[in-house]
Amino acid sequence: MRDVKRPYHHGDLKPALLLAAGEILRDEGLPALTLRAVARRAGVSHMAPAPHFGDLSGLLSELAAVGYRMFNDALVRAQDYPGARSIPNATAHAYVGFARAETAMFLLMFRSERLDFTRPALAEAAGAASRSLMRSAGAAGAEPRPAIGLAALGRAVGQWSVVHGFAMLLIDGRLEDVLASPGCGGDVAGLLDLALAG
Amino acid sequence: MRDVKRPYHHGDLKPALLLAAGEILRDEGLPALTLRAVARRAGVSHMAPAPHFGDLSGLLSELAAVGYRMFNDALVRAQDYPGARSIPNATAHAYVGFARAETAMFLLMFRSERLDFTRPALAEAAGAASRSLMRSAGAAGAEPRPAIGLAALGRAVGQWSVVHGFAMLLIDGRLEDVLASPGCGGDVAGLLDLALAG
DNA sequence: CCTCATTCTATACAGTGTATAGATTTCGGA
DNA sequence: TCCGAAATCTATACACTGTATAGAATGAGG
Repeated sequence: MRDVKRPYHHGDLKPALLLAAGEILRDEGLPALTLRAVARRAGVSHMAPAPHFGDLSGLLSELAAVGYRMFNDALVRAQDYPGARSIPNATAHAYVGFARAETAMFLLMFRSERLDFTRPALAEAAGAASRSLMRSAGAAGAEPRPAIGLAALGRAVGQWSVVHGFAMLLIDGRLEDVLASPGCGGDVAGLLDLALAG
Repeated sequence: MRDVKRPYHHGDLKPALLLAAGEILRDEGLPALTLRAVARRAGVSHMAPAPHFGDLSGLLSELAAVGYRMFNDALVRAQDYPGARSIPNATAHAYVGFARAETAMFLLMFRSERLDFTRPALAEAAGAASRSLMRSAGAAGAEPRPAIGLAALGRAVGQWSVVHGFAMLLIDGRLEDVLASPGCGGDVAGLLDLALAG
């Protein structure tokens, strides 16, 4: 922990930058997540991230990979929870819960125009989350094996679609009128159950 | 059609700017839709849009309002089409069809961070589309009247969620693995039917 | 005809991503 | 141990963005 005079080389800059980026994302939102802001927060020059991440897409993609790992953890934790009513229902609530708790990260993961899914870290993390989702809907293999059955595949895509759409509409405030209606009383989880049942 | 020397005052600049913005959006995508690019395309100085739209949010919001009107037209046209199997199914296909045909506009309408839904034009156009969707799911009133019935409301939200999520996942290329699987054969409409049935 | 609000231009400024050159440090091989 | 090469970080520069401001040109009303 040298403090008095920081050395020319940071020594641990890559994780430090990811940490700073995560803080900015959480505190100030996705639009504030700029390369220069991250470098500023980490206390380095604004071109210091380049050797580690390349360009902005690189930094955002690696941060999104971190998010996908957290996301996947939340999904499998919900699926393994013994008291869950049903696997798909528990997964759905975990999905929407993550979107509500980590909104900015969720937006980075699913709405950022500048993610590079060819990056191995991001491709693998996003693939793992996708597989967890498919598994929750009963499409056991997750990988598009030759013989999954079209019905199971449709069920999986339908499950993913309804949960993803619900999360997006919720984040964008487009369900506020519905949530404010009497009989609903702002109960997001209840509305999600209704939507899943419908 | 004066051509030789354009007058100092354009005379019809506001619709001309909206037209130019729509062309840029369609040809170059949402990230290219900047205030300066629109002004350039319309052949005016980059501050000329200010008196008509205020700032960037104003221009984007009014263009999004145009998009929501087109979107609503497509929805009601699908609902009124006599040969439709079922109203919700027809609406769903129109929804996804619009997202595929007008992808950039769809992203502006549902994914832009800089829309101002307090603008009357945008609020009204988006509200009309929302009402059409609710109507298609059988929640007749559309407005959150006191007594719609929670089941119908859940059905409407579920329908909207699944279709919106499907469109978003499709646009983001996250269904490509599934679409490439044998038995699916890249048939988007078929996959949507499967997802709706699931 | 005069005044005044509106429309449009010109300029300026802070912010962004990124390319490039150069300084500093680390590291591997002789 | 020492030296050259590679990696890391800084400094500078450039094009681009949105937006604030001042001023010129035009149109409308009295």
